[in-house]
Amino acid sequence: MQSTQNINQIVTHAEALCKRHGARLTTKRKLVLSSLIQSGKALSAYDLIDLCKENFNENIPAMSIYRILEFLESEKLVHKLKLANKYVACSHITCDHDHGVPQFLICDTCDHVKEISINKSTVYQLKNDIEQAGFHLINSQLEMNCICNSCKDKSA
Amino acid sequence: MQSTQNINQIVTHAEALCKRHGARLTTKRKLVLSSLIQSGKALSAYDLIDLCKENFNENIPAMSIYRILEFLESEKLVHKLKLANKYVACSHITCDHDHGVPQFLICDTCDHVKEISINKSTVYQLKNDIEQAGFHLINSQLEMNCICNSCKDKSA
DNA sequence: GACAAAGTGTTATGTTATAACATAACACTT
DNA sequence: AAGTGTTATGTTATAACATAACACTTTGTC
Repeated sequence: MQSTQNINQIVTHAEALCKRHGARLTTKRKLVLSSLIQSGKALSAYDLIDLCKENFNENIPAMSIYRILEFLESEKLVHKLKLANKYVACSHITCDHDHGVPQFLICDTCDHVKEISINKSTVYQLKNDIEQAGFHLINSQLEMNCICNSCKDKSA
Repeated sequence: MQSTQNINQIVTHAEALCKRHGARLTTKRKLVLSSLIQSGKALSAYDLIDLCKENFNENIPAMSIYRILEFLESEKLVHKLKLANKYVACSHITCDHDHGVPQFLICDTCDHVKEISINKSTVYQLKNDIEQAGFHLINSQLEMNCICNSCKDKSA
């Protein structure tokens, strides 16, 4: 969860990043991005429809949500988690430097997502094993099903 | 691709494995497993409906396919690839020893799947990083989007 | 045969995602 | 201000993946 003020700051920053590429962070796109940041977790496209309605009283059709998510992904503001069929705000929007390929830990219980960086040597080793098997890694974004400490404690 | 003879051998072996657990590899279950083995790649539940119709002229409804896949998974004869929403026959059905958690390389182009084993130390290191982030790995089955050499050569 | 358990059939519905086509909003030129 | 091209959004339909709920059938056991 983020304070409204923090969210606005992040969104403003995101808008500036878009402008650099000649891309526009329109009102609807901002609503989707804000909702995603505010939730602090991974949401499905349909969760976002509901949330935009709830937070801003805006009815955004599924098709638009998907297009907006696609845009936000292309601007690296959002990541798609294929394992969960959900979307999550990039946790580094306000850092100005370029980031490596992200790795995600997804809590199966509460959908919270942690974006981590894995040791480069580990990734290198992984790639090596894969080459030996006659394949090439297209996308070294790894997604892993986990349980977070907080959910683990609750269930104990 | 496998020869019919090989497939029959594997299926017979699978049947014996099931019997050990008091589980039954019924006719329909055999058809699904055979189709999956024969294809040599990852197939969706709906692909399997079509294939069972084509190969055996059997109409198996979607619901049954899902139940059968669930059964085959529980018997470790089939793995579910969450990244692709597809299913693949275990490549070690005829080995009698227990296998570690499998890792999968999925060719994005042709859906061929290679089941590999990753260095234990790499997995250990990965788990370590994850613990430090306050998460616990539930399932260390990693799935990675790749392109296989054969498809890579074709596109070059 | 009677019974319980396991397996399968059937129908309906839920969830995620994309295709295809129409319209609106904006930016740029003349 | 009018015209034009481009990008964004709206709308409808449908594809693709998955599960719920309930009925019926088969199989193994007594």
